[in-house]
Amino acid sequence: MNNTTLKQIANQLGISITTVSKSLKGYSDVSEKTKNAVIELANQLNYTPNSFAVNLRTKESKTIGLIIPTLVHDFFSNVIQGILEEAEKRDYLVIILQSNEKFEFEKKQIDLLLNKRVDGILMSLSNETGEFEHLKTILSHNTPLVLFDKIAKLVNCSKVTINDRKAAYDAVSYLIKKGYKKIAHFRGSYLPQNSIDRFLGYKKALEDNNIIYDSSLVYVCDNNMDFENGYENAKKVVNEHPEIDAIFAVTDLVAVGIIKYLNEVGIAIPTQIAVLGFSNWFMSSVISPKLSTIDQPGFKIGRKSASILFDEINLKKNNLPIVFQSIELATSIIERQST
Amino acid sequence: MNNTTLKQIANQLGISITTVSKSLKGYSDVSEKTKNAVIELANQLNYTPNSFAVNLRTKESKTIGLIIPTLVHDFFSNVIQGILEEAEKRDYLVIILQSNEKFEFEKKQIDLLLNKRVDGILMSLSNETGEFEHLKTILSHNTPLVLFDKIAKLVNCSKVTINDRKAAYDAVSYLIKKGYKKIAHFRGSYLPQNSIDRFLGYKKALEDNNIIYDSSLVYVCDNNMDFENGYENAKKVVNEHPEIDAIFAVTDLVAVGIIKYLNEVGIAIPTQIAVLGFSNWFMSSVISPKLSTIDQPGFKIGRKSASILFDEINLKKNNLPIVFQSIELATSIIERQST
DNA sequence: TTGTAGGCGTTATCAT
DNA sequence: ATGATAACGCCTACAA
Repeated sequence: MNNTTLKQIANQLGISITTVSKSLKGYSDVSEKTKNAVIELANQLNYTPNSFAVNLRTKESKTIGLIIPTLVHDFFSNVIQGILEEAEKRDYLVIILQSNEKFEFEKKQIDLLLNKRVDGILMSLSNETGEFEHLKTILSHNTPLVLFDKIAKLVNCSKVTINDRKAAYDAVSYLIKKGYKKIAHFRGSYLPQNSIDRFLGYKKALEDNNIIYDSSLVYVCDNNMDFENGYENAKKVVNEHPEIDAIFAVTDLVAVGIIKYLNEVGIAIPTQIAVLGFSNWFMSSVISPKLSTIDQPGFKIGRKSASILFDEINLKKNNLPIVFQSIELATSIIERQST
Repeated sequence: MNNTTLKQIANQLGISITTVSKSLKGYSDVSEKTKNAVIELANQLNYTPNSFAVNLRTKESKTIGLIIPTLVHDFFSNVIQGILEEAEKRDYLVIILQSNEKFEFEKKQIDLLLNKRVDGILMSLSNETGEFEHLKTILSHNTPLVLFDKIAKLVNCSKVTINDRKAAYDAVSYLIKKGYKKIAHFRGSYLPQNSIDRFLGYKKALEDNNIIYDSSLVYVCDNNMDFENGYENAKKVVNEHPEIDAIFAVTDLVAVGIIKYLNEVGIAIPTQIAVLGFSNWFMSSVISPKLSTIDQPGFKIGRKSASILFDEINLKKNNLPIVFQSIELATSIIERQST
């Protein structure tokens, strides 16, 4: 039991709580002698400040909240690692919550964090999220908020993303340059900004290369952009459009599903159909054929988001004005065997 | 800003804080009229109790801590999901920390959680952890502790694991039954209980089947049992022991490394060398050949660990005696293409 | 039925 | 150099 309090130390030493507190916090107006006595006894009793009391006094929790769609996810795990690393540096703790891609959960998790009075919130939106009142609630509580990856463009806060549109544009341009002409796109669901942007990048790349955009070559992966989606849509596209020679997938997990299907039915990758993923999950480098993909720097996104959030928390604490940032981190094409 | 306090409500209504508090908590000794007035105003002002004050008063944080070796990890992500699900049910929040497989970090993270005064701690030990004073610190703080997966047998607390020794025994017996005779084992590092137990299961299965145990067929994966380890050790074993016909890997990630190497050098799986993994990571079902493995129920382990922890937290709160449990969850062999 | 008073443990202000 | 006092916001004996 470590329930030593300032009071106990004060009593044992026959001095006031105030003096004990000052000694421990290195105030100058305490004599060396008392200070040392206090520090020694504190160490001996293994004193640590009661964080509940400190929170109440200082009105900060030294804790931030993180809401992500799902944890079992290569990209988000990497984001979290980046966040934890930054938090650790600053002696902050991180409470992690999942929205499970549900708008209702997302709202609930926000309430939990707000009630807990975390000092700031990091979020990537769920696929269902199409309105943003709940985010404005955060801002109205005056709690710093940083959005990353799946963001709301219209909400007034800092954001960290990649340039999804450009990344997709480059990706599809790369396919075209390699000679692929009939390129299907397996897109994400309709709401998330990043799936919209990747789709727009795809479309623009086709147009800029004089390939007529054909909406029937676009398949939607609306079940969390997962493996099954890729598998099932691959089956469909092969039936409906045997003429395609490449598929650009919204994310690696979908691409892995595609590859699995193509492998099963004996369609050669990339000679018959090329597959290009997005995100560079670890798994992509160990499947056969190894997946070509776009590197999306999850760890860096996490670090940057957290670092901006902590800056804003500090600015707020010092009553300084906050200037919101919109950061876009660089991506690159990773060419492997599937293209 | 949502800084409504009991005091403000009391002032606006011209009554005492006590009465407001009682009304909101449904005490019987408040007149219907005042109670309703209070509740109405509270809703209107969007009152929520200040959790800092509640924590200080009640001495509980409604928060638990979780320390795992690493987050970017199929098994641990699944564990976390199980934990979050149980926590959510009980309105508990979860602070997640990584040890990065370092003993020093593990100690530090424990201190952080203890200082934060979490109501309980869930842990899976790092590969470096060979002494357990830091765990006893937790217990001496009277903070409930549940260990899972990588546990310390000698520490007096509840534990949730699989029966690693039996699972490995069954796994190797299965290989033998399929006709494999020269079976190498890529084991984990020397300290973690589960890597010891898997090794012992391997050895026992050989002996029970009249295969002489050959220590030179055991390779250690001491770099976090990762992909590279599997790859490098596969290279070694093929050189040093070309006669082997199967490899039993301590975990899927290692197995995936093995498969990658064997594929690269054109060794046929399973006809020349069979590969059996452990843990059933998602990835294992999508690589080629699909990996045979042992299913280790991460989600269930997380749920069970959390549920035991919450039970202990409640018992402690009610000053009831706690009986520590040691739970072993069932595993099963998943036969795919690599064996 | 309502309110007073004290305490949870820390910190900050203001006297001494 | 030291300490008394109040305050953070909530809860709960114990009056009234």
